[in-house]
Amino acid sequence: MEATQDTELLRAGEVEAFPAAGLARVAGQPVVLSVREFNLLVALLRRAGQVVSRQELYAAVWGGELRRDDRSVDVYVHKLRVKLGAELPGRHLIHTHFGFGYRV
Amino acid sequence: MEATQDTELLRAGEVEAFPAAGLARVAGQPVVLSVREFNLLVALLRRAGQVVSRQELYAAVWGGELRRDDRSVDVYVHKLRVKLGAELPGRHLIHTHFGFGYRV
DNA sequence: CCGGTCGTTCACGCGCGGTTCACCAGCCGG
DNA sequence: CCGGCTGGTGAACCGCGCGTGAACGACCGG
Repeated sequence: MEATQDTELLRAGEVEAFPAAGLARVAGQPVVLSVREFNLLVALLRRAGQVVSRQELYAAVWGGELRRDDRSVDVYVHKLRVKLGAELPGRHLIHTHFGFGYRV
Repeated sequence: MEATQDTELLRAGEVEAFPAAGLARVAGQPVVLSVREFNLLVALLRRAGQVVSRQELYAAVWGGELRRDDRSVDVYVHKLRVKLGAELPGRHLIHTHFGFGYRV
């Protein structure tokens, strides 16, 4: 059976993700992401256009409370920027809101 | 997906398969595959561009549930890569999505 | 019987991903 | 201008997912 109904598509500009399929594409090209990277991208895309705090991102991807000195979110935002940016050089795909969080 | 006619042609890039005829070709050249190998290729091609989990591949080719320590899918993906790659050296025909599955 | 193919499983180890640390750059208030 | 805080980035470390070769038995045609 071909699943056409539950294939939710998240999109922000040239970035899109299919949560059910575990697949992300940038400018139409499939991008290979790890589990953490993919879930983080989904969490950001689910709130496209809004600023999402590190606490919220951590809760959505890792689960639980973000420890005060935990840099996991920053590290994975960086990894995402590298992988997504490879397809669209020179474009800011994930924006930093100093003191608040990130936004796609 | 409903019933497929027996003239069905599956294609992804330079890889194509005729499920009814049990025939596969890479870059126009016929490739000799065993039954398991062929069915696995068909299962992958039926969802070309998507990430297919090991569980789904196992259910489609072997039938039933994939045991937690069963490496059958991995082994046959490797065999497929060897046979298909012989015609197109240096090309990645089957992509690994770490922690998710495979994609053609 | 015997040799070859196919499917399954095992064993080894490489490389990837996840976590954390360390250092630097940039922003901000005093 | 300066010092503290926030974020960027590279890298070390380690566990495990995965790639890979091979052994083994079942099956089959000769």
